[in-house]
Amino acid sequence: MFGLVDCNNFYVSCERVFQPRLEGKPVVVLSNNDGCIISRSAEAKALGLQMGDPYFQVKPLLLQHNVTVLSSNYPLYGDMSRRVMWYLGQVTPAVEIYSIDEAFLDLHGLERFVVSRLDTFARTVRANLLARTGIPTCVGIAPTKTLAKLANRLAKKRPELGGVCYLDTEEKRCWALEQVAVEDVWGIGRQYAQKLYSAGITTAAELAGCSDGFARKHLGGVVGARLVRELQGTPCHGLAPSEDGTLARRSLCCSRTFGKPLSAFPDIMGAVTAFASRAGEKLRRQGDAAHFMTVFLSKSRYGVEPPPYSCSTVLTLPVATNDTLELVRYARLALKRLWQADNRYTKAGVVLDGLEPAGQTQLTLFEAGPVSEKRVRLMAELDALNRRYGKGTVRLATALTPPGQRQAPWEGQAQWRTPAYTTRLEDLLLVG
DNA sequence: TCTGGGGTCCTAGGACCC
DNA sequence: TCTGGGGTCCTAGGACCC
Repeated sequence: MFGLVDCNNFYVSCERVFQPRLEGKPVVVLSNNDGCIISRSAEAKALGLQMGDPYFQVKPLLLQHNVTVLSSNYPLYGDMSRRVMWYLGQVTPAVEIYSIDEAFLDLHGLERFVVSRLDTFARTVRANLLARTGIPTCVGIAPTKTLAKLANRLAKKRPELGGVCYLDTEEKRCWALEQVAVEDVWGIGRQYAQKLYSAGITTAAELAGCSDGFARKHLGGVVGARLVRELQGTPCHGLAPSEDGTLARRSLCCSRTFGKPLSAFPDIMGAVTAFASRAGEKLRRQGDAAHFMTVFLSKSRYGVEPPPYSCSTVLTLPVATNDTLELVRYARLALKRLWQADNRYTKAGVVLDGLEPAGQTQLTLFEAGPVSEKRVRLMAELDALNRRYGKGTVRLATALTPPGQRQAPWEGQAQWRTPAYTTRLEDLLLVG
């Protein structure tokens, strides 16, 4: 059996832990740059606000209903997430951190050890998570990951289930499949849903009845075939346990939409420098080095200009590295290739892939090390300082805020940012 | 005026090899 | 007119996820 624990309206829930007066009220959290809605309280959902709604479009509705609007506060969410995942790691043998607010649990064989049934166990886990972290959750339990996702969805939608849905029999599996629309199945997005509707398939139950051939032909080959088998109750995906409670990634990306469109080369250079540095930090934190780097620039998709909206260039690094100075050097090289005058760029990013454990590269005889021992120590010092005194305390001069300005030209707005209650000493909540 | 920032996996097709 | 049959590696792009 697999369990799926999903935090309810995670970002809003994190904010409510530190502002209990928001409990029971409509609240939304906005994406970077205060662009779109990315988390909604139940009350906000009831007003018809959708995930991804642009703020400027729904502003009148938000004002009309006195909705609390917050900018996103990732240091807070990341820290709350770690607390949730840590607890799950304590009570189950294996946890796969699937996203910032979701985890799969391996419950195989657990029935023999927990005194009670798995759903009773799940209720205890929910209650303890709420007591320890303040975060409400729902749990789905089923023989496959896809069915656990589906069960979780029902646990969220049906209050009478008390936040836990356990599909332990054939009857329950069939019942659950009947309840869910095909577009709400994990792995069915907009394109596939449209195809399925035109083929007359509208529920998860009907999808589970599809032939292997149909799934292969219309739902992305082997991916679709596995999806259907999982709905039928045959596991096709195992658990990828997150050993040290962190997510080891195969690629990583640091990108941002600018606060306003930018054309000047130095402005964009400042952004790309900052992103490459940040990508280096992420890379070193997971102990990896990168073989390939992609740098991209994007223009607005919403204006009058025709596509392409984005251009990118890939560099193969001669030797895998995680050294910020090296990464920045290559990123600038790539940017020089890409940048063209008279464009209004709205976004840029640095992607690293071909990741391998750092220090694994064997240097051949006579080949000078690309990064000396000294540089490795320098990076370690840099990371230590930034950990201790706050992100961005020590950085490259090109990524600095221009003198006399509050922020770099590429940085955006975060008008309603709450304090980093749990990760900045100055922001600690004072009680009394 | 204002529209997020991350990720994953898979397939198709081209270049090249024997 | 007819025009091997495999492989491998790489990249671009599509589809999906939260």
